Amino acid sequence: MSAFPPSPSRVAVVVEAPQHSGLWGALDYSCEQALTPGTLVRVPLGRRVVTGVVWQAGADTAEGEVGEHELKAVIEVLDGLPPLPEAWRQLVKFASAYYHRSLGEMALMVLPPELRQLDALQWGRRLKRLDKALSAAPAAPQEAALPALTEQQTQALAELAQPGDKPFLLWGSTGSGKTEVYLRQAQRALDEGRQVLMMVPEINLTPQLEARVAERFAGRRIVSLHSGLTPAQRLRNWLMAHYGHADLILGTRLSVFTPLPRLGLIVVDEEHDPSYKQQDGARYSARDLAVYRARLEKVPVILGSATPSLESWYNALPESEGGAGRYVRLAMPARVGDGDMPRVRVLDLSRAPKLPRGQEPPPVARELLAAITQRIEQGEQSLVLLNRRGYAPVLHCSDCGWKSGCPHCSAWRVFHKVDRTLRCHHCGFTERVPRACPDCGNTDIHPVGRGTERLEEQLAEALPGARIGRIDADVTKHKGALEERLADVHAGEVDVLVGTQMVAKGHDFRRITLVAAVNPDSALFASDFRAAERQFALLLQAAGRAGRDADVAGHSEMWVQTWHPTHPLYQALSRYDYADFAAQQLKEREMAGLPPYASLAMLRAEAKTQEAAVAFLNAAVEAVAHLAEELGGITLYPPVPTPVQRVANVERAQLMIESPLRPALQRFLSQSQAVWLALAQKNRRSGLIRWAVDVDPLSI
DNA sequence: AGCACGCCGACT
DNA sequence: GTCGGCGTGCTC
Repeated sequence: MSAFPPSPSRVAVVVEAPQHSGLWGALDYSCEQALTPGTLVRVPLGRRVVTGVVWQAGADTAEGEVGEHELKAVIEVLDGLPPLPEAWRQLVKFASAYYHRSLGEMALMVLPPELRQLDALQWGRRLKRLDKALSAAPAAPQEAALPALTEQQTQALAELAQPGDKPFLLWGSTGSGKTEVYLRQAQRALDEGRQVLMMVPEINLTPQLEARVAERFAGRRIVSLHSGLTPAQRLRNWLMAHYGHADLILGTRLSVFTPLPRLGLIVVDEEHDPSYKQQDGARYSARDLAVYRARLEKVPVILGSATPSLESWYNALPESEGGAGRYVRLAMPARVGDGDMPRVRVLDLSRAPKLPRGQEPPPVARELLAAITQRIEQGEQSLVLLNRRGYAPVLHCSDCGWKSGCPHCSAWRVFHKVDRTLRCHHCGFTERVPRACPDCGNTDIHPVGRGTERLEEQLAEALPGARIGRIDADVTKHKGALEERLADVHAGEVDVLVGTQMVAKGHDFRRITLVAAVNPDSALFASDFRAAERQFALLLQAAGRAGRDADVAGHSEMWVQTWHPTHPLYQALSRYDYADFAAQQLKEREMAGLPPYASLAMLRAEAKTQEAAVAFLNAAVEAVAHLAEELGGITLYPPVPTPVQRVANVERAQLMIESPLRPALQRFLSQSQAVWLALAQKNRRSGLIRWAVDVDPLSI
């Protein structure tokens, strides 16, 4: 519509230029042919040739200060790939602006890595080889037997069918049948010839959903997208989605950026899960971007959880109840089948008999041990949760006070008895455990505290004859080990399963009738304001692991071993009252001026010394203080060391930026970015290594 | 980030 | 005399 049609000789291309480069937007190149926006091209950048995305045909010369004669030419075009759609570019643009990363980094980061590396020749060959897979027979849907719906599911589906543009929060307790609602809604979209994007936090932990989707939609083309795929598989599946051939895309957070020409529905399962937030580079929230994308492409989005994030909960609370009223809440409180969640037993540790001085308390209290014994006698299984892997978090010399610190990090190295090592869980530094104290030679060095390895050992001692199993990240490092261990549990070859939180997520155990959290108190007084929220979600999810079969569900129990039995978190948990817990938390957040009542960003810095990191942050505050003043309502907190101050010999510090209004915070960050960039370049000599803004940080 | 250029120490 | 250390600077 422009009076001056864009010149075909000039084209704006985004390339992978990182944050520190100062290249924010697209770069101008000359090109003989007119290129459609979204086309992939190879362009020269400095002395390299890189892949870029055509952003605009005919650039606006106003921004590009480079004169026409200086333009370099586009080298080649990756033909045969349909241009990335307008909606994709808008999503990338929004993410780039909101999370304050360069357009090029954002755009190229979310493409399959293979695609970024190929030149036109390799690309042509690759396409030819993929041709067969990509032109496979069209979907041939088969009729699947549908389970009967509960009244609540019917009700939820009726509301989902209502016209409207608000996101849905499907709040359903474990076993209430959230998945069935997703599947029915997906069916509707598929019947209309649309594609469905279903997101899960971690694909390895949700093979059950994958199996269920495959079973229900037999004959439909289903692809998965996650980092566990080989580069070739990832490229193929992404192309299937982009070409519109795949009907159902099941993926982790990175799949939110998949171009989908026929998108008809987005589902975000376990929307509260922290895995949806990318924790390095461009720190985006795939859940929040899913909501944005749904609005952009005018398709419904369902966020599902038994324990929603407080942000989503607040958004789904009607204004009459003090919420934002932005989402539609669909509640499905009951459990399918027998309908009972396990009875919660809060075990008061302060009432346990006093121990002689210096004696370590037993891993599980007498009553709990008795309960587990009883389960074993009945041929039932128990799950004991402890969120700390290894044998003991630290070794200690009683003579000279030496502790097993990491030489590279401000953290203790964890004692792993299995392979007799001391391992740093932050940087990976591993050594054989010393026979004697490295400082004084004393041979009496002993473990302090308890991890899953030691819990396994102590339970074996306390329960002679019982078969104890363990599942944590150490056990499942080897491929297939997780499946093997799970199979053992399902086959009834384990009486008591010890595990970290990874066991609480996504696996159904038919014969487990007792779940126990043996050290849940640590989260109650953590400095991170989200600790309680995460712990409640974890405990509730863990409770959901206990016997879901009708014949055992009636006497299932969830034990919580605590020194603070009257803590409101446990009180709410005993009643499975998420709404009450959320109300408590929201009240605290409102008084403290924390999300969802305020927007946060974190400015993080890494440097050779803590002084350098803090000095940069102090300078950063000073340099933008006037901006904060002008915009108003922006609070900059003093820089502080991060909870683990040094990792792999890099010192880290951060400062919190808070504003009651999101747009004000966004404006402030946008304007500050250039100032901080210049400052960082000036500070390079002083030992600053990296810096970054984290918008909507999960942990503080 | 890459990948240059650029100016000072131990080696064929 | 060169190979190469990483400080500094640029990429349409």
